[in-house]
Amino acid sequence: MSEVETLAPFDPGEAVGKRERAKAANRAAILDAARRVFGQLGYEATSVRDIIRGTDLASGTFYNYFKSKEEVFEALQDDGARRFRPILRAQAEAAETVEDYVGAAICAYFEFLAAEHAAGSSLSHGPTHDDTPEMRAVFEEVRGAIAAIIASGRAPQIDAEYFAAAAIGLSREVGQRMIRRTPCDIEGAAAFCANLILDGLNGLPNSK
Amino acid sequence: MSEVETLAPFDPGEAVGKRERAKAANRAAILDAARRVFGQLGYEATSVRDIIRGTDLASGTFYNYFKSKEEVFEALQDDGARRFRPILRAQAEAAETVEDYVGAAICAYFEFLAAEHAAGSSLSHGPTHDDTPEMRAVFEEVRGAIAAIIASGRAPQIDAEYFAAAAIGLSREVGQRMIRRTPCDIEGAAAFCANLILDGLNGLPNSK
DNA sequence: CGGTGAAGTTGACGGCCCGTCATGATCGCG
DNA sequence: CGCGATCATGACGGGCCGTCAACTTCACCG
Repeated sequence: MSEVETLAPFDPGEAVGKRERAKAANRAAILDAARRVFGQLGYEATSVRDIIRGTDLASGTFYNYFKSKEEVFEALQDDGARRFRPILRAQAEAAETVEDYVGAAICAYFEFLAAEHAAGSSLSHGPTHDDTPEMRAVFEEVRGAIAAIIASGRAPQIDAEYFAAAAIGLSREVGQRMIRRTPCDIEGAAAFCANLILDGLNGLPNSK
Repeated sequence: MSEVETLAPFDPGEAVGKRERAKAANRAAILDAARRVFGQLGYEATSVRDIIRGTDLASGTFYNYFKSKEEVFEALQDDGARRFRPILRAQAEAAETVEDYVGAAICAYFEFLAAEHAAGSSLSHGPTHDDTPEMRAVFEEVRGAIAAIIASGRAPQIDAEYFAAAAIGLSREVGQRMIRRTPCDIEGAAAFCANLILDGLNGLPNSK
Protein backbone atom coordinates (compact mmCIF):
# COMPACT_ATOMS: atom_id res chain seq x y z
CA MET A 1 0.00 0.00 0.00
CA SER A 2 1.31 3.48 -0.76
CA GLU A 3 2.38 4.98 2.50
CA VAL A 4 1.71 8.45 3.68
CA GLU A 5 5.20 8.14 5.04
CA THR A 6 6.63 9.18 1.68
CA LEU A 7 5.05 12.52 2.24
CA ALA A 8 6.01 12.65 5.88
CA PRO A 9 9.38 10.97 6.19
CA PHE A 10 10.13 13.03 9.22
CA ASP A 11 8.07 12.43 12.30
CA PRO A 12 8.53 15.40 14.56
CA GLY A 13 9.37 14.36 18.07
CA GLU A 14 9.85 10.65 18.53
CA ALA A 15 8.35 8.23 16.06
CA VAL A 16 11.39 6.18 15.13
CA GLY A 17 11.71 2.92 13.25
CA LYS A 18 8.94 0.39 13.14
CA ARG A 19 11.16 -2.16 14.84
CA GLU A 20 11.75 0.00 17.86
CA ARG A 21 8.10 0.88 18.14
CA ALA A 22 7.11 -2.78 18.11
CA LYS A 23 9.58 -3.51 20.86
CA ALA A 24 8.21 -0.81 23.06
CA ALA A 25 4.66 -1.93 22.34
CA ASN A 26 5.46 -5.53 23.25
CA ARG A 27 7.14 -4.55 26.45
CA ALA A 28 4.21 -2.35 27.33
CA ALA A 29 1.77 -5.13 26.45
CA ILE A 30 3.55 -7.52 28.79
CA LEU A 31 3.64 -5.01 31.62
CA ASP A 32 0.00 -4.23 31.03
CA ALA A 33 -1.03 -7.85 31.10
CA ALA A 34 1.12 -8.41 34.17
CA ARG A 35 -0.59 -5.58 36.01
CA ARG A 36 -3.94 -7.09 35.15
CA VAL A 37 -3.10 -10.70 35.93
CA PHE A 38 -1.22 -9.99 39.15
CA GLY A 39 -4.25 -8.08 40.36
CA GLN A 40 -6.56 -10.89 39.32
CA LEU A 41 -4.75 -14.05 40.39
CA GLY A 42 -2.41 -12.64 43.00
CA TYR A 43 1.35 -12.52 42.68
CA GLU A 44 2.21 -16.01 43.89
CA ALA A 45 -0.43 -17.71 41.80
CA THR A 46 0.38 -16.12 38.47
CA SER A 47 2.78 -17.85 36.13
CA VAL A 48 4.75 -16.45 33.25
CA ARG A 49 2.34 -18.24 30.94
CA ASP A 50 -0.61 -16.53 32.58
CA ILE A 51 0.96 -13.19 31.83
CA ILE A 52 1.82 -13.99 28.25
CA ARG A 53 -1.66 -15.38 27.69
CA GLY A 54 -2.89 -11.92 28.55
CA THR A 55 -1.17 -10.66 25.42
CA ASP A 56 -1.22 -11.88 21.84
CA LEU A 57 2.44 -12.84 22.01
CA ALA A 58 4.09 -16.24 22.08
CA SER A 59 5.56 -17.69 25.24
CA GLY A 60 9.13 -17.41 24.03
CA THR A 61 8.75 -13.69 23.41
CA PHE A 62 8.35 -13.04 27.10
CA TYR A 63 11.96 -13.99 27.68
CA ASN A 64 13.16 -11.42 25.18
CA TYR A 65 11.97 -8.78 27.61
CA PHE A 66 12.12 -10.23 31.11
CA LYS A 67 13.92 -13.03 32.89
CA SER A 68 11.04 -14.05 35.14
CA LYS A 69 7.80 -12.90 36.67
CA GLU A 70 9.85 -11.47 39.52
CA GLU A 71 11.57 -9.18 37.09
CA VAL A 72 8.26 -8.06 35.63
CA PHE A 73 6.97 -7.28 39.08
CA GLU A 74 10.07 -5.28 39.87
CA ALA A 75 9.63 -3.41 36.61
CA LEU A 76 6.09 -2.49 37.64
CA GLN A 77 7.30 -1.39 41.04
CA ASP A 78 10.17 0.53 39.52
CA ASP A 79 7.70 2.18 37.22
CA GLY A 80 5.75 3.46 40.20
CA ALA A 81 8.90 4.62 41.94
CA ARG A 82 10.11 6.36 38.80
CA ARG A 83 6.87 8.26 38.48
CA PHE A 84 6.84 9.21 42.13
CA ARG A 85 10.43 10.39 42.43
CA PRO A 86 10.05 13.69 40.54
CA ILE A 87 7.05 14.51 42.73
CA LEU A 88 9.17 13.90 45.79
CA ARG A 89 11.98 15.94 44.32
CA ALA A 90 9.65 18.87 43.75
CA GLN A 91 8.59 18.82 47.40
CA ALA A 92 12.21 18.87 48.47
CA GLU A 93 12.99 21.88 46.32
CA ALA A 94 9.93 23.79 47.41
CA ALA A 95 10.39 23.11 51.10
CA GLU A 96 11.95 25.73 53.31
CA THR A 97 11.99 23.85 56.59
CA VAL A 98 12.00 20.25 57.72
CA GLU A 99 8.41 20.66 58.78
CA ASP A 100 7.48 21.76 55.28
CA TYR A 101 9.30 18.89 53.67
CA VAL A 102 8.01 16.12 55.88
CA GLY A 103 4.44 17.32 55.62
CA ALA A 104 4.53 17.84 51.89
CA ALA A 105 6.35 14.62 51.10
CA ILE A 106 3.98 12.46 53.12
CA CYS A 107 0.96 14.18 51.68
CA ALA A 108 2.33 13.64 48.19
CA TYR A 109 2.99 10.01 48.95
CA PHE A 110 -0.50 9.39 50.25
CA GLU A 111 -2.04 11.10 47.25
CA PHE A 112 0.10 8.99 44.98
CA LEU A 113 -0.82 5.88 46.90
CA ALA A 114 -4.52 6.61 46.76
CA ALA A 115 -4.35 7.34 43.04
CA GLU A 116 -2.50 4.10 42.34
CA HIS A 117 -4.94 2.22 44.48
CA ALA A 118 -7.91 3.74 42.70
CA ALA A 119 -6.31 2.81 39.39
CA GLY A 120 -6.37 -0.79 40.57
CA SER A 121 -2.63 -1.07 40.90
CA SER A 122 -1.73 -4.66 41.61
CA LEU A 123 1.34 -3.67 43.57
CA SER A 124 -0.31 -4.30 46.90
CA HIS A 125 -0.66 -8.00 46.07
CA GLY A 126 3.05 -8.69 45.72
CA PRO A 127 6.23 -8.68 47.75
CA THR A 128 7.55 -5.13 47.92
CA HIS A 129 11.20 -5.42 47.13
CA ASP A 130 13.20 -2.47 48.44
CA ASP A 131 16.42 -3.44 46.75
CA THR A 132 15.47 -2.51 43.22
CA PRO A 133 17.37 0.47 41.75
CA GLU A 134 14.41 2.79 41.66
CA MET A 135 13.33 1.95 45.18
CA ARG A 136 16.82 2.65 46.43
CA ALA A 137 16.72 5.89 44.49
CA VAL A 138 13.54 6.94 46.23
CA PHE A 139 15.09 6.16 49.59
CA GLU A 140 18.21 8.10 48.66
CA GLU A 141 16.05 10.99 47.50
CA VAL A 142 14.49 11.20 50.94
CA ARG A 143 17.72 10.64 52.80
CA GLY A 144 19.47 13.23 50.67
CA ALA A 145 16.77 15.82 51.19
CA ILE A 146 16.92 15.33 54.94
CA ALA A 147 20.69 15.39 54.94
CA ALA A 148 20.67 18.65 52.97
CA ILE A 149 18.32 20.29 55.42
CA ILE A 150 20.50 19.13 58.30
CA ALA A 151 23.64 20.37 56.57
CA SER A 152 22.11 23.81 56.14
CA GLY A 153 21.51 23.93 59.86
CA ARG A 154 17.74 23.96 59.62
CA ALA A 155 17.38 20.69 61.48
CA PRO A 156 19.15 18.95 64.35
CA GLN A 157 22.11 16.78 63.41
CA ILE A 158 20.36 13.46 63.47
CA ASP A 159 21.07 10.20 61.70
CA ALA A 160 19.63 10.92 58.26
CA GLU A 161 19.51 7.28 57.21
CA TYR A 162 17.55 6.18 60.26
CA PHE A 163 15.30 9.18 59.98
CA ALA A 164 14.52 8.52 56.34
CA ALA A 165 13.91 4.85 57.10
CA ALA A 166 11.65 5.78 59.98
CA ALA A 167 9.61 8.23 57.95
CA ILE A 168 9.24 5.83 55.06
CA GLY A 169 8.34 2.83 57.18
CA LEU A 170 5.86 4.84 59.18
CA SER A 171 4.21 6.31 56.11
CA ARG A 172 4.05 2.99 54.37
CA GLU A 173 2.33 1.24 57.22
CA VAL A 174 -0.12 4.03 57.95
CA GLY A 175 -0.72 4.39 54.22
CA GLN A 176 -1.80 0.77 54.01
CA ARG A 177 -4.31 1.32 56.77
CA MET A 178 -5.51 4.59 55.29
CA ILE A 179 -6.36 2.92 52.00
CA ARG A 180 -8.38 0.24 53.71
CA ARG A 181 -10.56 2.79 55.46
CA THR A 182 -13.64 4.26 53.91
CA PRO A 183 -13.84 7.10 53.43
CA CYS A 184 -10.13 7.38 52.76
CA ASP A 185 -9.00 10.53 54.56
CA ILE A 186 -5.73 11.45 52.92
CA GLU A 187 -5.39 14.78 54.67
CA GLY A 188 -6.06 13.29 58.07
CA ALA A 189 -3.63 10.44 57.67
CA ALA A 190 -0.93 12.73 56.32
CA ALA A 191 -1.43 15.14 59.20
CA PHE A 192 -1.22 12.28 61.67
CA CYS A 193 2.09 11.10 60.25
CA ALA A 194 3.61 14.54 59.90
CA ASN A 195 2.64 15.54 63.43
CA LEU A 196 3.96 12.32 64.84
CA ILE A 197 7.28 12.62 63.08
CA LEU A 198 7.75 16.27 63.90
CA ASP A 199 6.49 16.53 67.45
CA GLY A 200 6.04 12.95 68.54
CA LEU A 201 3.21 11.41 70.46
CA ASN A 202 2.55 14.47 72.53
CA GLY A 203 2.31 16.63 69.47
CA LEU A 204 -0.62 14.66 68.12
CA PRO A 205 -3.95 16.45 68.34
CA ASN A 206 -6.67 14.71 70.29
CA SER A 207 -8.81 13.15 67.61
CA LYS A 208 -10.79 9.94 67.30
CA MET B 1 11.95 -57.32 72.32
CA SER B 2 10.80 -57.04 75.91
CA GLU B 3 9.87 -53.44 76.51
CA VAL B 4 10.71 -51.37 79.51
CA GLU B 5 7.30 -49.91 78.91
CA THR B 6 5.72 -52.73 80.92
CA LEU B 7 7.52 -51.38 83.92
CA ALA B 8 6.83 -47.76 83.11
CA PRO B 9 3.41 -47.59 81.47
CA PHE B 10 2.99 -44.04 82.67
CA ASP B 11 5.28 -41.41 81.28
CA PRO B 12 5.19 -38.41 83.59
CA GLY B 13 4.69 -35.17 81.69
CA GLU B 14 4.05 -35.56 78.02
CA ALA B 15 5.33 -38.66 76.22
CA VAL B 16 2.18 -39.77 74.45
CA GLY B 17 1.76 -42.29 71.68
CA LYS B 18 4.54 -43.07 69.29
CA ARG B 19 2.34 -41.98 66.44
CA GLU B 20 1.85 -38.50 67.78
CA ARG B 21 5.52 -38.08 68.54
CA ALA B 22 6.46 -39.04 64.98
CA LYS B 23 4.04 -36.50 63.61
CA ALA B 24 5.51 -33.72 65.67
CA ALA B 25 9.02 -34.81 64.71
CA ASN B 26 8.17 -34.83 61.02
CA ARG B 27 6.60 -31.42 61.19
CA ALA B 28 9.60 -30.10 63.04
CA ALA B 29 11.97 -31.73 60.55
CA ILE B 30 10.20 -30.04 57.66
CA LEU B 31 10.24 -26.65 59.37
CA ASP B 32 13.89 -27.14 60.23
CA ALA B 33 14.84 -28.02 56.69
CA ALA B 34 12.76 -25.14 55.39
CA ARG B 35 14.57 -22.67 57.64
CA ARG B 36 17.86 -23.98 56.35
CA VAL B 37 16.97 -24.15 52.68
CA PHE B 38 15.18 -20.78 52.57
CA GLY B 39 18.27 -19.20 54.04
CA GLN B 40 20.50 -21.00 51.57
CA LEU B 41 18.65 -20.72 48.27
CA GLY B 42 16.41 -17.76 48.99
CA TYR B 43 12.66 -17.91 49.24
CA GLU B 44 11.75 -17.62 45.58
CA ALA B 45 14.31 -20.14 44.43
CA THR B 46 13.44 -22.94 46.83
CA SER B 47 10.92 -25.58 45.81
CA VAL B 48 8.91 -27.95 47.94
CA ARG B 49 11.24 -30.71 46.74
CA ASP B 50 14.27 -28.78 47.93
CA ILE B 51 12.74 -28.62 51.39
CA ILE B 52 11.75 -32.25 51.52
CA ARG B 53 15.19 -33.26 50.27
CA GLY B 54 16.53 -31.58 53.39
CA THR B 55 14.75 -34.24 55.42
CA ASP B 56 14.66 -38.02 55.15
CA LEU B 57 10.99 -37.98 54.24
CA ALA B 58 9.29 -38.71 50.95
CA SER B 59 7.87 -35.98 48.76
CA GLY B 60 4.29 -36.99 49.40
CA THR B 61 4.70 -36.66 53.15
CA PHE B 62 5.23 -32.93 52.81
CA TYR B 63 1.61 -32.50 51.81
CA ASN B 64 0.41 -34.21 54.95
CA TYR B 65 1.73 -31.21 56.86
CA PHE B 66 1.66 -28.19 54.57
CA LYS B 67 -0.15 -27.17 51.42
CA SER B 68 2.75 -25.32 49.82
CA LYS B 69 6.05 -23.64 50.52
CA GLU B 70 4.11 -20.44 51.17
CA GLU B 71 2.37 -22.17 54.04
CA VAL B 72 5.67 -23.39 55.45
CA PHE B 73 7.05 -19.90 55.29
CA GLU B 74 4.03 -18.52 57.07
CA ALA B 75 4.43 -21.19 59.71
CA LEU B 76 8.01 -20.07 60.27
CA GLN B 77 6.91 -16.47 60.47
CA ASP B 78 4.06 -17.33 62.77
CA ASP B 79 6.52 -19.20 64.91
CA GLY B 80 8.58 -16.06 65.32
CA ALA B 81 5.51 -13.98 66.06
CA ARG B 82 4.27 -16.53 68.58
CA ARG B 83 7.57 -16.44 70.43
CA PHE B 84 7.70 -12.66 70.40
CA ARG B 85 4.17 -11.96 71.56
CA PRO B 86 4.63 -12.95 75.22
CA ILE B 87 7.68 -10.73 75.37
CA LEU B 88 5.63 -7.86 74.06
CA ARG B 89 2.86 -8.66 76.47
CA ALA B 90 5.27 -8.54 79.40
CA GLN B 91 6.42 -5.07 78.39
CA ALA B 92 2.82 -3.90 78.26
CA GLU B 93 2.11 -5.21 81.72
CA ALA B 94 5.24 -3.76 83.24
CA ALA B 95 4.87 -0.35 81.65
CA GLU B 96 3.42 2.49 83.66
CA THR B 97 3.43 5.19 81.02
CA VAL B 98 3.32 5.39 77.24
CA GLU B 99 6.94 6.40 77.32
CA ASP B 100 7.83 3.26 79.21
CA TYR B 101 5.87 1.03 76.89
CA VAL B 102 7.11 2.45 73.62
CA GLY B 103 10.71 2.38 74.75
CA ALA B 104 10.56 -1.10 76.21
CA ALA B 105 8.62 -2.61 73.34
CA ILE B 106 10.96 -1.27 70.69
CA CYS B 107 13.99 -2.34 72.64
CA ALA B 108 12.53 -5.81 73.04
CA TYR B 109 11.77 -5.98 69.34
CA PHE B 110 15.27 -4.99 68.34
CA GLU B 111 16.79 -7.51 70.70
CA PHE B 112 14.53 -10.17 69.29
CA LEU B 113 15.39 -9.11 65.76
CA ALA B 114 19.11 -9.18 66.43
CA ALA B 115 18.87 -12.59 68.08
CA GLU B 116 16.91 -14.03 65.18
CA HIS B 117 19.33 -12.51 62.75
CA ALA B 118 22.30 -13.93 64.60
CA ALA B 119 20.60 -17.33 64.61
CA GLY B 120 20.57 -17.12 60.82
CA SER B 121 16.82 -16.78 60.58
CA SER B 122 15.82 -17.02 56.96
CA LEU B 123 12.85 -14.75 57.49
CA SER B 124 14.58 -11.76 55.99
CA HIS B 125 14.80 -13.53 52.64
CA GLY B 126 11.07 -13.93 52.16
CA PRO B 127 7.95 -11.84 51.68
CA THR B 128 6.73 -10.70 55.08
CA HIS B 129 3.03 -11.40 55.10
CA ASP B 130 1.16 -9.31 57.62
CA ASP B 131 -2.13 -11.11 57.19
CA THR B 132 -1.23 -14.32 58.99
CA PRO B 133 -3.08 -14.93 62.28
CA GLU B 134 -0.04 -14.53 64.51
CA MET B 135 1.09 -11.37 62.77
CA ARG B 136 -2.35 -9.85 63.19
CA ALA B 137 -2.21 -10.91 66.82
CA VAL B 138 1.05 -9.04 67.30
CA PHE B 139 -0.45 -5.95 65.75
CA GLU B 140 -3.51 -6.26 67.92
CA GLU B 141 -1.30 -6.71 70.96
CA VAL B 142 0.35 -3.37 70.27
CA ARG B 143 -2.86 -1.61 69.33
CA GLY B 144 -4.55 -2.97 72.41
CA ALA B 145 -1.76 -1.89 74.73
CA ILE B 146 -1.84 1.59 73.31
CA ALA B 147 -5.61 1.76 73.47
CA ALA B 148 -5.51 0.66 77.11
CA ILE B 149 -3.06 3.36 78.02
CA ILE B 150 -5.20 5.92 76.22
CA ALA B 151 -8.34 4.68 77.95
CA SER B 152 -6.69 5.07 81.32
CA GLY B 153 -6.01 8.68 80.51
CA ARG B 154 -2.25 8.33 80.51
CA ALA B 155 -1.96 9.30 76.85
CA PRO B 156 -3.71 11.71 74.52
CA GLN B 157 -6.76 10.34 72.72
CA ILE B 158 -5.11 9.50 69.44
CA ASP B 159 -5.97 6.99 66.75
CA ALA B 160 -4.59 3.80 68.29
CA GLU B 161 -4.62 1.85 65.02
CA TYR B 162 -2.64 4.48 63.15
CA PHE B 163 -0.29 4.89 66.05
CA ALA B 164 0.40 1.17 66.29
CA ALA B 165 0.88 0.96 62.55
CA ALA B 166 3.25 3.92 62.66
CA ALA B 167 5.32 2.51 65.49
CA ILE B 168 5.54 -0.91 63.89
CA GLY B 169 6.39 0.36 60.43
CA LEU B 170 8.97 2.72 61.82
CA SER B 171 10.60 0.06 63.97
CA ARG B 172 10.60 -2.47 61.20
CA GLU B 173 12.34 -0.21 58.75
CA VAL B 174 14.89 1.13 61.20
CA GLY B 175 15.43 -2.40 62.49
CA GLN B 176 16.38 -3.55 59.01
CA ARG B 177 19.00 -0.83 58.80
CA MET B 178 20.23 -1.47 62.29
CA ILE B 179 20.95 -5.10 61.51
CA ARG B 180 22.93 -4.17 58.42
CA ARG B 181 25.22 -1.90 60.40
CA THR B 182 28.31 -3.16 62.15
CA PRO B 183 28.58 -2.90 65.00
CA CYS B 184 24.87 -3.36 65.53
CA ASP B 185 23.90 -0.78 68.13
CA ILE B 186 20.62 -2.03 69.53
CA GLU B 187 20.41 0.51 72.31
CA GLY B 188 21.13 3.39 69.98
CA ALA B 189 18.60 2.36 67.38
CA ALA B 190 15.94 1.73 70.01
CA ALA B 191 16.59 5.09 71.60
CA PHE B 192 16.36 6.76 68.22
CA CYS B 193 12.97 5.20 67.51
CA ALA B 194 11.55 5.79 70.95
CA ASN B 195 12.65 9.41 71.02
CA LEU B 196 11.27 10.01 67.57
CA ILE B 197 7.91 8.50 68.39
CA LEU B 198 7.59 10.21 71.73
CA ASP B 199 8.96 13.66 71.06
CA GLY B 200 9.32 13.80 67.31
CA LEU B 201 12.12 15.17 65.26
CA ASN B 202 12.91 17.97 67.67
CA GLY B 203 13.17 15.56 70.55
CA LEU B 204 15.99 13.65 68.93
CA PRO B 205 19.40 14.21 70.46
CA ASN B 206 22.14 15.53 68.22
CA SER B 207 24.13 12.45 67.38
CA LYS B 208 26.03 10.95 64.48
C1' DC C 1 -1.40 -62.00 72.56
C1' DG C 2 -2.85 -61.79 67.86
C1' DG C 3 -5.95 -59.70 64.76
C1' DT C 4 -8.02 -55.64 62.73
C1' DG C 5 -8.77 -51.13 61.23
C1' DA C 6 -7.16 -46.52 61.28
C1' DA C 7 -3.36 -43.48 60.48
C1' DG C 8 0.52 -42.24 57.99
C1' DT C 9 4.34 -42.93 54.62
C1' DT C 10 6.07 -43.87 50.26
C1' DG C 11 7.46 -43.05 45.47
C1' DA C 12 5.68 -43.37 40.98
C1' DC C 13 2.59 -40.89 37.79
C1' DG C 14 0.17 -37.54 34.67
C1' DG C 15 -0.01 -32.73 34.08
C1' DC C 16 1.73 -28.27 33.87
C1' DC C 17 5.16 -24.71 33.68
C1' DC C 18 9.77 -23.67 32.91
C1' DG C 19 13.48 -21.69 29.84
C1' DT C 20 15.71 -22.73 25.40
C1' DC C 21 16.40 -22.85 20.63
C1' DA C 22 16.03 -23.82 15.71
C1' DT C 23 13.16 -21.85 12.39
C1' DG C 24 11.09 -18.42 9.88
C1' DA C 25 9.22 -13.77 9.29
C1' DT C 26 10.18 -8.80 9.16
C1' DC C 27 12.74 -4.72 9.02
C1' DG C 28 16.72 -1.53 8.13
C1' DC C 29 20.11 -0.34 5.14
C1' DG C 30 23.39 -0.18 1.42
C1' DC D 1 16.43 -5.37 -4.49
C1' DG D 2 18.98 -8.29 -1.56
C1' DC D 3 21.39 -9.22 2.44
C1' DG D 4 22.13 -9.36 7.30
C1' DA D 5 20.43 -8.34 11.70
C1' DT D 6 16.73 -8.51 14.72
C1' DC D 7 13.15 -10.58 16.82
C1' DA D 8 8.65 -13.52 17.22
C1' DT D 9 7.27 -18.20 17.29
C1' DG D 10 5.95 -22.55 19.39
C1' DA D 11 7.67 -27.14 20.00
C1' DC D 12 10.74 -29.59 23.13
C1' DG D 13 13.19 -31.83 27.13
C1' DG D 14 13.50 -31.32 31.92
C1' DG D 15 11.79 -30.49 36.44
C1' DC D 16 8.44 -29.59 39.85
C1' DC D 17 3.75 -29.96 41.04
C1' DG D 18 0.07 -32.38 43.81
C1' DT D 19 -2.28 -36.94 43.94
C1' DC D 20 -2.99 -41.63 45.00
C1' DA D 21 -2.94 -46.66 45.39
C1' DA D 22 -0.15 -49.74 47.83
C1' DC D 23 2.19 -50.63 51.84
C1' DT D 24 3.89 -50.17 56.69
C1' DT D 25 3.17 -49.04 61.40
C1' DC D 26 0.62 -48.22 65.37
C1' DA D 27 -3.36 -48.32 68.72
C1' DC D 28 -6.97 -50.72 70.44
C1' DC D 29 -9.90 -54.66 71.69
C1' DG D 30 -11.57 -59.30 72.41
